Amino acid sequence: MKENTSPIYYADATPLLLAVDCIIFGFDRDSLKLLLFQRKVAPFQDEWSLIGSFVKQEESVLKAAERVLKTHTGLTNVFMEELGSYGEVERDPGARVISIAHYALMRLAEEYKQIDQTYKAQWFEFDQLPDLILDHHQMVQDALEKLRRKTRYRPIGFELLPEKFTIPQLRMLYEVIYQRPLDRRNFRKKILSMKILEKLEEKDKTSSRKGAFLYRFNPEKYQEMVKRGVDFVI
Amino acid sequence: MKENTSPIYYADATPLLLAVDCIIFGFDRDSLKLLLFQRKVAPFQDEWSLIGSFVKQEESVLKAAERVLKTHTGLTNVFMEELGSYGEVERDPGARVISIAHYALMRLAEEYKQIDQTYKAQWFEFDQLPDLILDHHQMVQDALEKLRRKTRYRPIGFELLPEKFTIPQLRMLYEVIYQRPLDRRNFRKKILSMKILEKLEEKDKTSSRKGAFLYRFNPEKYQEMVKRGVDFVI
DNA sequence: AAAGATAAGCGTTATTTTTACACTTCATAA
DNA sequence: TTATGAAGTGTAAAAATAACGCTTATCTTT
Repeated sequence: MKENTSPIYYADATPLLLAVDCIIFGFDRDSLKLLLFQRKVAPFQDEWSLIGSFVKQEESVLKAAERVLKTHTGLTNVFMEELGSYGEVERDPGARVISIAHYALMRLAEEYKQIDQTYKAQWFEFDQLPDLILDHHQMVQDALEKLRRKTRYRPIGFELLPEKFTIPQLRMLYEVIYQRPLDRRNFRKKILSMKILEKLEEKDKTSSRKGAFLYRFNPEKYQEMVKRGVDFVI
Repeated sequence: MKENTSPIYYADATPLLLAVDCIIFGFDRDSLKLLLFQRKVAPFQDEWSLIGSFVKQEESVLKAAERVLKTHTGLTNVFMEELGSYGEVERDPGARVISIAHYALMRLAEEYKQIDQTYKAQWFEFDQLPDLILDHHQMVQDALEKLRRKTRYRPIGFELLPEKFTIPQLRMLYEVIYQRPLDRRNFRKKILSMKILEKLEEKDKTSSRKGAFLYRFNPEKYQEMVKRGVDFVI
């Protein structure tokens, strides 16, 4: 309707196909995982792939990515952020498609089975990834690099853990992401010194007789820290 | 031709207009500047705007951004990196256009006049920016934030300086970007301790009687530092 | 020709942050 | 009742950062 009443601008420009793809990270006790899908359409039907979709005329790019995530995992309110665009001319032999990749961080344990059963999807360990179509392997590598950088300077690691977690669990997460051991005692001191975690009364006893106290990330406290001019760094 | 012999995939997807926009930073002695253009086409003709263009069928997104930069500044080999996509449905009343913003860092002094005269372009101080069309002001703010973060952890500040520069000039650049004073002596020590600069015999005497030695950033030395596992941080 | 001015450059000390590592505690299993 | 093993606490050394005084080189002024 709008198109009929308004003058037509940009008439000389060529429209292109624009897609979004999602790199979905999960963390399960002691390993980082990636959610992959068996592609339903040609070309490359049935091969392993990131999940994606074309951006529709009447939805924003971000909304498109959120739609993809919701459709294939059933989840909303998942941390997601733009990774970047993949715009080489020949990247998709099916057609000229530009893809804007997004990466998402999921609390895995809770939703693990649900996703697995409903869709042709599977969680993969990072050292056992199958071949991926197009430039999806590059996207995954770039996302991993971004995750490593970003978790260091921003409090997004919590998005990969359940709401309540222990300090050792949090440390394990960072060890897996950074691929190197972190001193138990120094890690605890550092994270607690930021005063961005709430200590709960409950303990998690799944990994020791003694049990470890559960904590919760408190975004308000994080904001206060930022106001104080203190940087989040791990 | 390809389209004729291959099966047609993705037939149900709607093509969209995809553009690139460039946020062009420059640094001139003691101030950070932004290159803006008077828009040539409707809507918003003659208003101040970032420079951009539609991505063509047969060029990559990056190539499109480089083309824009070359066309309007005459320069190639300029540092440029993707900022992110701007994909709200109503962001451009002219049509549904998704823009992938890129930011570029230019050695200003050398090219200052040339650009100014050839195109309807003008360098603006950051505290004196005119109103900008569409979401371009947001793009500029986002680019500024990215520049602040990125210059801290990556050696890209040099892209804004002439090839040969003095330590005080480099410090001034960082002071302008961070908007806070840095201790002369500690700054010098820190940057020299990285051993990524080459000291030259020449002096620059434009800002003191004594004159300051000129240095040159050495990418090879920077790579060595990275290999040694040392982080670049200022 | 000497004195004054000023940014460039060098050095020292105090403070804070990071690293390394020893010891104690808690709750269960044997 | 005791042995076990991760959770949690403490402390000292080392490294990085911040604060700041002093000297040097060269031009301008007298």
